Amino acid sequence: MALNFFNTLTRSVEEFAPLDPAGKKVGMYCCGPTIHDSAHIGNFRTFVFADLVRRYLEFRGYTVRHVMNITDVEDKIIARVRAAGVSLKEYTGKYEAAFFADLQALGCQPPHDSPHATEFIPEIIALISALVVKGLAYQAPDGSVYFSIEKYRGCGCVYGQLLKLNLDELRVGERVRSDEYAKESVSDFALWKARVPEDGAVFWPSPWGEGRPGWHIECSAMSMKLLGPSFDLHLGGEDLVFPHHEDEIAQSEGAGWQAPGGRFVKHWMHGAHLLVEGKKMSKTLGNFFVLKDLTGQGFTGREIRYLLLSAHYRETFNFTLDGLRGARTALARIDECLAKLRELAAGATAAAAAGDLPAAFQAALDEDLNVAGAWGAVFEWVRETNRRLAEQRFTPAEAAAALAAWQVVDAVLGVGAAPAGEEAPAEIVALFEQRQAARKARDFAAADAVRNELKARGWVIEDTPKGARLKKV
RNA sequence: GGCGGGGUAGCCAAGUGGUAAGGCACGGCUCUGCAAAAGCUGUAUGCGUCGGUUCAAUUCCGACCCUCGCCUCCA
Repeated sequence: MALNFFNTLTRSVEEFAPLDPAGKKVGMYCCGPTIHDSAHIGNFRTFVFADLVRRYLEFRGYTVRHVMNITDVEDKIIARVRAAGVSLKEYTGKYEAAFFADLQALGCQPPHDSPHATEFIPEIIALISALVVKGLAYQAPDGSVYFSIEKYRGCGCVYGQLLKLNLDELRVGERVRSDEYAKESVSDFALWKARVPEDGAVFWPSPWGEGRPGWHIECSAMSMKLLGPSFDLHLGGEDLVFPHHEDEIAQSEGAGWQAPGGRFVKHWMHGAHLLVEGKKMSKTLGNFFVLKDLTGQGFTGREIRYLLLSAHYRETFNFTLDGLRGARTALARIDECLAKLRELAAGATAAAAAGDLPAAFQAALDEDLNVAGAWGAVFEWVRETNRRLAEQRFTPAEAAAALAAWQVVDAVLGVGAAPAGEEAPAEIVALFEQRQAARKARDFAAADAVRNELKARGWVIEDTPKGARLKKV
């Protein structure tokens, strides 16, 4: 069965086929974070989405090279660096480290390459030079270099591939006027920004004088350098469709480095944004979450990952604390099932994956990553497994094979197993044993009293067929 | 104004021209000294509204209502 993805370029679901003649290697670029502050939960929806794409391609047997840029020079960063009075590197380094820690907490595989804009200045200059030579870019009186959309279109190229655009009717907002005023046309965008006093020590030499790269150019320069001038997949949040990705196409195809007839990117995918508690995230509404706001409330990275992966990537998703609590219960259901399987399989040799879970799982994800359908397959498998477990219809070897099936799908889902529970302190264990003794003596009043005492201290007793156990609330 | 999403049970969320996956919550049952935990199980004559096509529509077509996003900071 074929793997199908929605392609923003064609606005339709189409079969995914890599450019690699052998059909094996896939180049994938995802627009990464601007590290001027902690990334928020909305940013992470996109990165978890990219992680799903990467893992699923690997599940489907492709060898993926996953590149995610780190934007470490940009207006906001420069402003903060100035305010903080530290070096650019010092400032961005802190947020970059935090970003990767968050990514790991969310169970995302680290990208194979995480190129920094500031480390690709020569490549960026080379690309701008190529555009200047071709007459598609010009230096304005303010010293900055801009991309001319008019010239680009004059060459028969299409500006407006990812969305329908009527350039003449674009609303010109006030923000535009306050910013780049030296351009020949309002739609032109900066490739190289001339140094201004506010930039402080943040500038590089270039054929056009000291300055720094524009926003869009880094992605073109880095992606083409690392993945070649034509590559398979380019991902990002839906807001990047225009202008960021449109401009990337213009720059990258304008330079003409692709083979004749070749495109910059074959397949564009965009993740929808999320709402938090039904509203657009905003600091004043108090629904603006960075990861540690959530982990600070006791939610784990895997619970957040599960929730972010519960809805289709092209649908606006409503992220709620209530949903997070639901995620916890749902994951516990999976954990419980897996724990029983492990117990039963102990000692059994690792077997090949058994059952139809992987096939049902693949059928769902093949259709433009129908992740909700994939979870449906998982939970149906959980119910069936529980039923068989209850009826003792599992041999240890079969249990091991069922676990192997889970591992196959979890390589994509990435929720793994629950982290080990907290060890109970001695005094709690003492109370626990006291309760067990009372219970054994059939002094239930005393047993219940101790149980309540434990509960007050944050520990609950769960009586299972295998005996009682302690669990932290 | 232009362009593009979306409206499915209390909540979240799949899906299909032939009668509605899954998760959470809730109810019932099993287990238990009782709870809890866990397991099993039940719950939408209905898929925004009104028309149309069809043997059959939630699924196709048309109109309308509501809602969200983007239109050069933005995942």
